[in-house]
Amino acid sequence: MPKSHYKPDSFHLRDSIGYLIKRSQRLMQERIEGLFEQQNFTLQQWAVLMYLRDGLATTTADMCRNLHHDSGAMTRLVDQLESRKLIERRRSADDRRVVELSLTEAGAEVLDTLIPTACDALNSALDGFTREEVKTLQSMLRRLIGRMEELMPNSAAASDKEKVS
Amino acid sequence: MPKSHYKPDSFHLRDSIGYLIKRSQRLMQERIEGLFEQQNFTLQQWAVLMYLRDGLATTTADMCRNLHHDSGAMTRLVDQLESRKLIERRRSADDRRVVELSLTEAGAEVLDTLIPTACDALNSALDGFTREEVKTLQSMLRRLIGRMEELMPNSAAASDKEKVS
DNA sequence: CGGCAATGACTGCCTGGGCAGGCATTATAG
DNA sequence: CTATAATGCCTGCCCAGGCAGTCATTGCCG
Repeated sequence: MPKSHYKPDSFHLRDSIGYLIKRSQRLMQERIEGLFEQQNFTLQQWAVLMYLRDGLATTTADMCRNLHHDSGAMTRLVDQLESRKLIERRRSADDRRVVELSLTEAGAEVLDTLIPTACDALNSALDGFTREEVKTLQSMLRRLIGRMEELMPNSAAASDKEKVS
Repeated sequence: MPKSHYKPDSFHLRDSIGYLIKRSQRLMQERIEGLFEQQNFTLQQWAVLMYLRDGLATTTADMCRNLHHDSGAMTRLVDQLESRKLIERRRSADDRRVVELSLTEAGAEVLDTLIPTACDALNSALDGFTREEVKTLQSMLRRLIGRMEELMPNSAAASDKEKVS
């Protein structure tokens, strides 16, 4: 029996976790994209580059699953990054449906300037937080995400399943 | 001198607060809007109705400031809710530029069904959290929001300023 | 082998937000 | 009072994501 943290009778939007998360997310995004603006990058584009760099995804479909992004939108996003010579598409030899993505040198260089900017933004947002508080916040958000992925059968939760049997 | 919670050398996207918040936000929104889907409501529409009910905003401009929403988008959102007879527009007599918004009875009734649904969604997402943990999470998010509003001169931070002198 | 589902990438269409401009109304300065 | 700025609401345009459908390729099963 889950605790009822929120009750319909005494519910006020501004106390809701959903509202607070939404507001934080929006501010964070505006802030980081604002700092990226000179180089004209969006958070999603940055995420794709990061995932490529770290080998967390190598194909478009991978990227969509791991970043929980629409596949149509991903195609167009990849188009842009490719036309800016930051990544390359290459048809896979093994499975000719698949398009392998890879970071170009230019892409890697761009990341070297983007990452410190993002770190600064995060650190300044977390100014006043102790190490423990940040860890607590991370862990709580992860628990929240875990709970919600359990509750949503469809969308995701398939990210860490390819290691089964 | 703010602590450097994140360092460019050892930065991984999936540990970033920004990433975790974004993921939580998206899951939360999908979940609640999914539950609202039968009645076809979006989070923003719901927020407008809630703010009207609680008297947190009475005009379109108020709503935009408090919800940090685009004014053009707000006009269209209000159009929809009005055409569904959930709210009413009325030109103000004092200031004829202003359009006063008010909740209709139908709007209030809809809220009575929406709020329990949202509470359930929040409670089930927070299943496993103690009261203290929820309070901690709320307070951390508020601190984060506060920090970022300081860092962003433009967008907001004007919400609680009309009580000065 | 032959049929059929599943997968990956892509495309077209729709919707909603961001942004800039317009109009009416009100506030302010001279 | 008049000219100018500021405010509130609205509209048009653009862009990105959500969704459905297409096409090619691969896997599966008889």
